[in-house]
Formats: sequence, structure tokens, C-alpha cells
Amino acid sequence: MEKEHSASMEDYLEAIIMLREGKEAVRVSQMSKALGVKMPSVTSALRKLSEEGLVEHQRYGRARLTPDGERIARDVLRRHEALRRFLAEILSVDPETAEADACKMEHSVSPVTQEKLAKFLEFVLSRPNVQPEWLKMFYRYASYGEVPGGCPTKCLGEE
Amino acid sequence: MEKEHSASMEDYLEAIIMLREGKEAVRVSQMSKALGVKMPSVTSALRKLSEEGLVEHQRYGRARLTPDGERIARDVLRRHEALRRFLAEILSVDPETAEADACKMEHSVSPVTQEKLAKFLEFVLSRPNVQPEWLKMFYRYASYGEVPGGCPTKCLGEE
DNA sequence: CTAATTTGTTTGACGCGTCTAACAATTTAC
DNA sequence: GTAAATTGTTAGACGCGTCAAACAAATTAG
Repeated sequence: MEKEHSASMEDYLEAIIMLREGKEAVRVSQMSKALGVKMPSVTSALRKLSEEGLVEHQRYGRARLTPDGERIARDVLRRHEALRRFLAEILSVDPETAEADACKMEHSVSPVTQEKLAKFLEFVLSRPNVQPEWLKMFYRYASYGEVPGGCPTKCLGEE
Repeated sequence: MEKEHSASMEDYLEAIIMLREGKEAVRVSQMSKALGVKMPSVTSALRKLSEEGLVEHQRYGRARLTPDGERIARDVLRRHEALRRFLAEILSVDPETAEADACKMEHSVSPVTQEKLAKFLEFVLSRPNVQPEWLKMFYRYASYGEVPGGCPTKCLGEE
């Protein structure tokens, strides 16, 4: 199985895959900027990931993923995207928040739950004819606190 | 506003409110067991929370929440419950996993998103006549990978 | 009431991830 | 091709949350 990696280490792997954009090798400064940490943090993360055989990196060089690192990074990214889209497209969370939350959840939420969320997204997207019905109702419910067409089974106005 | 507290500290507060059950004061050993940490960790957490005025605790005594601590603990618990129920009742995640994930999410996911998830749950529960329709469809979709009554707009069978 | 057991605390350590400051290599500009 | 600017590393520190070991108080049993 996939040995456990810390949230931070997964973030570093994910950053490499996201930043490389064709170039397939990434500078420390890029990662530093993208992750909002200082360069020494990147350096030490790369050293650790190197020792685990997940990235290739030598002094003053660029970082690239090994095949193992690539697999893990892709997996993190896949989960990240599913979560982000669920938050943005189903819950209509604003893009920035959806991005940030996906980033947290991808590390802490169980695979089981992540899978369910992904399925939910798939389910909704796969049925464009049904989606508008209740999803729009939900949006109004979320905005105004009640269902549009009447049927006020429950009327909540806390906070 | 509510000053930020670490995930750990929120967990300790939450543990007090959950464990007291009428007794309204909690032993270190109880918390230790409930949180899966050793007693010294509890002691040092209580000291810190004491200094912040969130719990009342003196050497060899039981721990109780101050009014401030109570407010925060209640809030954490409220969010926890909303998340847990969303996972269990909407996504049909198994109870143990739902509990564990709620515990992670309550600390890391933004209030915005937590609010949306809670609204979603409310929305579904408030409309018992509509719920069965698409929610059952989702359950089948999640289990078998496709919609029961045909309409195979998209058929996904990855992993 | 004393002895045994349970409960709780202190101390000092560790791992993780981060940072700053000082230094070193690389790249860029002239 | 040398000087300046940029990029990267090392060393050492810190905060957080945890732990084990040693000790101290409180509780229970006799």
C-alpha cells in the first residue's frame, strides 16, 4: 500500500506536478512562492522526499518527480480536483474557498468519504436533466433559507 | 471575533463538553482515554487552556469549562454534528468514518463550506417528500455505478 | 489508619515543519 | 569575463503537540 505521507509532504509533491507545466522540472523559488513558505522549508522538504525516493533533486538543481512520486502526486491532485469541484459546483462555494478547503480536505478526509463526494459530483453531472430541479431549489434554500414554491415544512432563520 | 485555536485545543474543549454528561466536571484520565493521548498531554493542554481562560483546572482537580470555553466548545460540537450528519445521512458514509472525518473537518474546513454543508443537510431533511427521489438514485449510483431507471447519459467505471 | 492502587503532574526529550541569518553557487547584465 | 543580482543551502532556533520516566497526590481496600 501507499505508505503514509504528511499533509505537508503531499503538498510539496502536488506543487511540483502543478508547477512544472511541460518543463517537467521545478525551481525551489517557484515552490516556495506557490506554497507560501520560505525557501529553506522547500529545500528540507525536497531532501526528505529525495531520501524517500519520491523526487529527484541535487544541490542547486531543479526538482522532478520519480515514478513513485509521480503516482502519489497524481493521486493527490485527482482527489484535490474532485473535492474542489464538489465544493464549487455542488455547494457553490466561492472558487478561492473551494480551492483552499479542497487543499485541506485532500489530506485529512478519509478515502471513503472522498470517494463518496466524488460520486455525488459525478451523479449530479451525469444527469443534466434532473440536476436543475433540486439543485436550484437548494441554491435558493441556501440563499434565502426557504424553498421557492412554498412547502415551508421547516423555516430556519438562525444567525 | 473568536481568536483562533489549534485543532488540538479545540479537541480538548470538545472532549470536556462531551464527557461531562451532567457531572459538568471531567477527569484527566477520561479525556486521555477519549482522545487517545497520554495523560501528560491532557495536563499540558489544560494548563494552556487555563491560561487562556477557557477552562478551570487546578492540580489534581477536575476540569470544567469557563463561559468562554463553553461557547467555543458548543460551537465546535455544533459544527461537528452537522458535518457528521451530512456525511452519514447524505453520503451514507459509515458511522465510524463519518465521526472521524467530521472530527478532522471541523478544524480545517472553512466556516463558509461548513455552513453550506449544513444547509444542504437541512434542505434534504426539510423536504421528506422529495428526498427519496434523487437521494435513492444517488445511493444506487454510488453502489452500482449507474442510474437505476436507465438514462445512461454517462457511464463511468473507473477504478 | 495505614498500605496499596489509582490518578495526576513534572521534567526532559523528540519529531515535525517552519523560520532567520549567514553563506555559497548560479545566473544575468554589462 | 567580471560584478551584481538572484537563487539556493546550511546552521541553528523555535513552537507545537506528543511521549516516557520519575515522582506526588488522592483514593480505595483492608
